[in-house]
Amino acid sequence: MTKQGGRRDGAGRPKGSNQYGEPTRPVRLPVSQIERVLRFVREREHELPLYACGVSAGFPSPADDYAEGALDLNAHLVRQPAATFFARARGDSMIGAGIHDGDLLVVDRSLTAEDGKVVVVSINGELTVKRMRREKGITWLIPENPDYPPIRFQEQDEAHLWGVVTNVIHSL
Amino acid sequence: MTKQGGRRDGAGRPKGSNQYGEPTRPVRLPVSQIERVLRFVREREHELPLYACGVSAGFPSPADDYAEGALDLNAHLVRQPAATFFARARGDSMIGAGIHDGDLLVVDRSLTAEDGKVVVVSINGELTVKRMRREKGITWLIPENPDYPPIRFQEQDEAHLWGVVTNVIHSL
DNA sequence: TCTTTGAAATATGTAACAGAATTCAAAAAG
DNA sequence: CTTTTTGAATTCTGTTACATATTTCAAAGA
Repeated sequence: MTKQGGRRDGAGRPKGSNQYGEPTRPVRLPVSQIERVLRFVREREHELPLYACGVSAGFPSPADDYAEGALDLNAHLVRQPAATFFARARGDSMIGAGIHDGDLLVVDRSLTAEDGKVVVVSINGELTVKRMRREKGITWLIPENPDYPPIRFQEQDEAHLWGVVTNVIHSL
Repeated sequence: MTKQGGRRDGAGRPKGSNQYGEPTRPVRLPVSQIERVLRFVREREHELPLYACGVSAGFPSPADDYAEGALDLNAHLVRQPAATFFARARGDSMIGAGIHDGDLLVVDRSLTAEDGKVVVVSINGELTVKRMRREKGITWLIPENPDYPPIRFQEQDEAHLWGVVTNVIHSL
């Protein structure tokens, strides 16, 4: 048995051939979270397949490539984590905008409340959801249900604009 | 200066007094993800405040305790990550169930399709959303829009039950 | 009684290490 | 000449080890 190989260029496992394709570093984490974090990082558990209904041809299966790729709900629905909160809708005053009693609203405080946007406002210490309309310098809060009257919005007294609704989550 | 302290019970930093309140262990992670993971673990970035609309008294602010606590969208909407996928709804055949054109559907394949559930089925290689009705041993797929006809569902030929819709996500 | 001080004990970020994995070219086999 | 085997070289990877920081308590000092 004589020498095989020897010092030479290109020998050995290539740099950057790890599972992430980039350098790694040890980080100390709480034991109970390690498994969850590894799934989060390695398998991108939060990214689930997204298919199209009503246009898809063929027979989609998890083995196929996703018709519209993968989706992370948090990343998709929450663009500004620091400025986002959720609100539970009550009543049917916004039924025309597809907001039902008990629906979960995603609200972004960093968006500007333009004309036509659905907004969350607090009036007399109570949170409420309405569509905002600006007309001749006057701002109206309009329910999307003919049973309810529009409200004139003035930043004074106890009225305060709270954020713009970006998504409605309805449970079946 | 003489000796102070000395060997004695109760001295020193207490066990379990770390920021997580439980043991930690080093884990090797890709450098680019470390910051994101630390936020994920330490600050629970995905858990955003949840308020109540229409019933809340007082003036909620991030400083207050959340009216209904904190919510993680993924944990809330995706109970079975391995069995869940998303589908993009097309058309208005389910408008009566609050499903509009372009809405995102959360679909769970691990749930059993009972009578009255909204389901995703593939018929002739196309994904479609309908409400399932079982009647005298016959299974119907019923659109919630009078403009569309019910469909009789038979597991044979090209029909295949794909999952149960648990949530509808509507963008404004 | 209140404040200061230092030893004791654990927390924490990272270097270091041992074993696994991977690659390449020389050697061996066909 | 072509294909297969082999072993050195090199990096990856999970974990241990360690130096430093942090926290606590009781004794000493004011």
